[in-house]
Amino acid sequence: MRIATWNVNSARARVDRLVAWIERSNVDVVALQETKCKDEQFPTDRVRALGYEVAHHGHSQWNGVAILSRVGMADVETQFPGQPHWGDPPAAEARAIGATCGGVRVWSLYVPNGRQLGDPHLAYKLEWLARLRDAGASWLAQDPTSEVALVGDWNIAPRDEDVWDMAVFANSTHVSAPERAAFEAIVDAGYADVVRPHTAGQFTYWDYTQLRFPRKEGMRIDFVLGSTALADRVTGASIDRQERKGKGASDHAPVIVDLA
DNA sequence: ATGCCAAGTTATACTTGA
Repeated sequence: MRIATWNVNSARARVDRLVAWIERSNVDVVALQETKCKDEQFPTDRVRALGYEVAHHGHSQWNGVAILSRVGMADVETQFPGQPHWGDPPAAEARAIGATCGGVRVWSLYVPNGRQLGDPHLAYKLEWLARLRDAGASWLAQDPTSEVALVGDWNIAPRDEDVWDMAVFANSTHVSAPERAAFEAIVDAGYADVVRPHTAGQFTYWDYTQLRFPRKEGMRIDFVLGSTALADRVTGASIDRQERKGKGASDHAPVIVDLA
């Protein structure tokens, strides 16, 4: 089975590239982030025509997450237990969707950006990650053998090597100690990064500005974290930087994991 | 060996993004 995660940066603007990418990638489950649309605006028919079931969760032009599956789609949830609220009035944003696909509990996650050090959005981000850790720990406490995949855009570069130049990120979010600690807490709760061992030195995101992609100045911020039972099934992983090329690309590349 | 920022709104400036 092949699972992928991709911050598509608008499902509507990218629909032709999304369809073409699915057609050539032989993926069974696709987790999308930043679909930037409401449920009724998602190109559900285009995806169904490819043989995939669709679960989408979007409230507005912001955020938006989805799971596409050709190996079943059961028990869809549109927030994780304890997911923090944001906004006025405070509400759970469309940043998480879970579904069981081919026996794997898949969560498509779009972690809050954090904006800048000291910004309330960073406190929200850290709280969001802490509650995700608690939820993830509780799932494994209930069943340590369950196959759970926490995938998506984590908006964290956990290691210095995950950005092209740490000096550029001095006093920035994404690399701060609290964010990295929040990420490691989820790893410590029983979720391993199953992609890094197969993709050393590679990035998953390149800013649209300043020729970041051709200059190979990117970040690794998109991850597939797998429970032990899931990690034990992983036979390989890749980052599809080809998809970052050309006109109309998302600023993120798809991340792919193969399971035995 | 890729191409000089992009997407959305009720717009023609602004927010968000990382």
